[in-house]
Amino acid sequence: MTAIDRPVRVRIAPSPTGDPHVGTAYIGLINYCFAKHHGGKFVLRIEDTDQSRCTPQSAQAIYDSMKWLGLNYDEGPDVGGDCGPYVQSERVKLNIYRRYADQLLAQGDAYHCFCSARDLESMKARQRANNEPIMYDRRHRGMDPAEAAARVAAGEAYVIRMKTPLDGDFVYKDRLRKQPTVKAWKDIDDQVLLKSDGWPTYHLAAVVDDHLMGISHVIRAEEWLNSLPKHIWLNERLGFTPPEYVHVGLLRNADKSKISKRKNPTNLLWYRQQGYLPAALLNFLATLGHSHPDGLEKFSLDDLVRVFELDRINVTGPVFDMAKLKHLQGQWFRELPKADMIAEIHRAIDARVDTLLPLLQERMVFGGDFLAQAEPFYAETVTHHVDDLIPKGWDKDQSRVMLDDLQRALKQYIAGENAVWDAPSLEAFMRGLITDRSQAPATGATPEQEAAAKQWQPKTVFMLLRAGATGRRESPPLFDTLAAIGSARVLERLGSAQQKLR
RNA sequence: GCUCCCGUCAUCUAGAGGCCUAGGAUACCGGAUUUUCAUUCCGGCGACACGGGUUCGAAUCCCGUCGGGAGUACCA
Repeated sequence: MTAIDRPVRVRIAPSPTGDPHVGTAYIGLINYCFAKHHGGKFVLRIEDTDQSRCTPQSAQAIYDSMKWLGLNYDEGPDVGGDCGPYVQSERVKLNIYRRYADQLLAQGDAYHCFCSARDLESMKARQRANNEPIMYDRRHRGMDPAEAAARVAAGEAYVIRMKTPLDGDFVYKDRLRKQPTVKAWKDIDDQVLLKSDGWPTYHLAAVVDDHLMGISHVIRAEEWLNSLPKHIWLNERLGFTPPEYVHVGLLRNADKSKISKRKNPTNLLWYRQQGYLPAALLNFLATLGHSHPDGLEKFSLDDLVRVFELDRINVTGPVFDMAKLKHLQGQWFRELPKADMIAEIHRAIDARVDTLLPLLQERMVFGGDFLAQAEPFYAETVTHHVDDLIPKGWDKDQSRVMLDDLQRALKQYIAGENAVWDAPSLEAFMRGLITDRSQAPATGATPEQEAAAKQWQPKTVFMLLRAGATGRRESPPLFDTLAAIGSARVLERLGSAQQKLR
């Protein structure tokens, strides 16, 4: 069932949609280590068979981030190799997949399906209503091939589906799992192999390419486990020796759901831009799935390669814990050779200069002023001085009440439909708020209400906002400043300013 | 709904029937060092999901329950 004596060749096959993903790095790391440990090859293949979602820029970002991490692939789109092209859209043009679809058709292992999107939609709706499994009902499976050919010839739109067995069980032992995976064939969908645009789906393309590229082991995320029967079956019907398939756990959010950008930074470019060191990120990712046999927590990529064992990989999806990443990052950073550390510092400053210099330059006298003046814009926290937070003639309580009110108002603003956190919008909002708050009720206002309304003077409110958001009395124009600091941080700082007045 | 996978401290994990009174790391809490902070060092808190088996003996094997996750696309 598995190919044991083949040279080790593994791959990662990301889809170039959106930003390069930390999950790709995770799976890439495991594949890289496995390949290198066994003296094999690590291949990068781009799976861009979804013409509507894939972009060349995204593919480029994948190459860049893999290289940044040092997960250097031996073969790939931009480095070449004997099994190219390594981009599936280019292989589509070579008619590679069509050929195999035709073979399956000729063998009676695939068939034409003429269902429209609407047909499938109503079918699903019915199944849902009846609490039935949601899958293609195989309505065209029994169609006479001659009739199908005629409809195709007449120009009717079609897809090609796989004709999987209807009875018996599929059994496969994943080396990382205790029990073999058993699935009844009747529960397995007649998956589309060739779409109506003539392009292959993942299932066909991946199986064909893994074979053509001599892939010995497919180490991939758990989300693929459900389609494993289809992939093994395709290999067999196509006459291939299947690679060994191994499924590893999915990276998780703190709530255990599959990692997502709403709940975690998933963009590799972000880590790079934040100053995370490849060694630290890789080290962290490694501890998530593969423990070091000597109990080490900090180790390099080369060390990992040396001790890597596929059977040590964990199948339970690990929670992505930023705190631990940060700890490792600190360890690696502090050990940097001086020159490298300086380079990192320069990089961090340069990144600020571009965005902040326009704001600060008017107030600068020396180059060094930049450092001090830029500080409130990126500091984790600022220290407030009580005096700065109490306008002349006010008392602590009055200040605190207003800070509270300002936070509330801003929170509400952010939650608004079309809220934009930029200088003009903020200014408009704040001026509106002041106008509004400075009106005491027209009739029957209590003296307290009148006094409170009187406090809403632009000059005073703006100063309080400035001091609250920056911890200082001087800053670039207030609304530019607030915009540059960002909503979350502004709110957080106003909160701590308020605390200071207790 | 249906199918499949998984289940050791809050989190990442060690653990392959007796070395387990369950070890390490992060986080958290304390202490020492440091003018402060950070680093470093020391200490503390803290888990085998539950119930049945199998066995002289179970975190480790089996079954059930519960819990979590994934898949269910002409996306990958």
